[in-house]
Amino acid sequence: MGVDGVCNTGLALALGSHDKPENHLRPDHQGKNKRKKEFSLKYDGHLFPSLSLGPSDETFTYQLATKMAAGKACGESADLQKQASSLSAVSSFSNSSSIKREKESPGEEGEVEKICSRVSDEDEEACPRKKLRLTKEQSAVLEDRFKEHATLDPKQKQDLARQLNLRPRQVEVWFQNRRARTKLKQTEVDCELLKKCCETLTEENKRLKKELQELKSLKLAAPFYMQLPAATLTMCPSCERISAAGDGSSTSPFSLAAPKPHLYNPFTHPSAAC
DNA sequence: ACGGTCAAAGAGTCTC
DNA sequence: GAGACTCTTTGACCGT
Repeated sequence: MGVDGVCNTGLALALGSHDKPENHLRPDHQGKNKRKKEFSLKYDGHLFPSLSLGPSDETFTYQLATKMAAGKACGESADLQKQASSLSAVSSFSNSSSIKREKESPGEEGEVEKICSRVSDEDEEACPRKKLRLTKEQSAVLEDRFKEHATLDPKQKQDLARQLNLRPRQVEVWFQNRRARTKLKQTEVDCELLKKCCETLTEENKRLKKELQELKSLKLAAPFYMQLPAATLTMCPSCERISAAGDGSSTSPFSLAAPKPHLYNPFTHPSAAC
């Protein structure tokens, strides 16, 4: 019966056992230091050797990626791609994250525009909430890193940001969102497994009820056994034979049972128990 | 037009 | 209190 497989899985879920790389996600309540240590152990600092594209200054070399993404929409991605290796193309994009959104004052697009121009004099595409699409290459590198570890320490964040021409904040956000997606996916998987487990248990319950019914009718139909105390008879739900403990020689479906209850656990005792 | 996806913002929480 | 995290929401973009 499929009970065991599913329910073993259920047990694994309950224990939170994960083998997949993305499940280097930290368990709740795990210490921050511990986390960082675990991560730094794996990181060798040389995964992305020679892409020094800019000053390590976190104050922000605005990313070509944004420009490229924006340019893509405007049909100018090719040129921007070429600029990707040149810092001269990197314009400032300071503190977009520190700019409060203007949702409190609906209908004030003018205000937003003001902020946009304040933020990026050189680049009107760099509006705070302008949608950015990461390039395939950027996503691939980020994915690779995420497979190694689901969290980044500040240095790794910096390095990765520099390598990808993104702001560290963007790298950070990408990892946050990626963790959320992973968690969501895992929740869906867990949900499916629980559903299956529930279905299996429902089936098992039905089957046991049916067996009980059959036992009752058997009791009525067989006067000989009626003379025995009810507790001495038991039926194995798997082979559907009435059996007695310690009477292994009997080939008859019916035999005397030990006075103790026949405990049957579908989870710990597979159907092959008989 | 609408729904899905995803980068990003903001609030709240946790750990040190 | 700082910093990193999760959770929730927002808004741009894209495919249908």
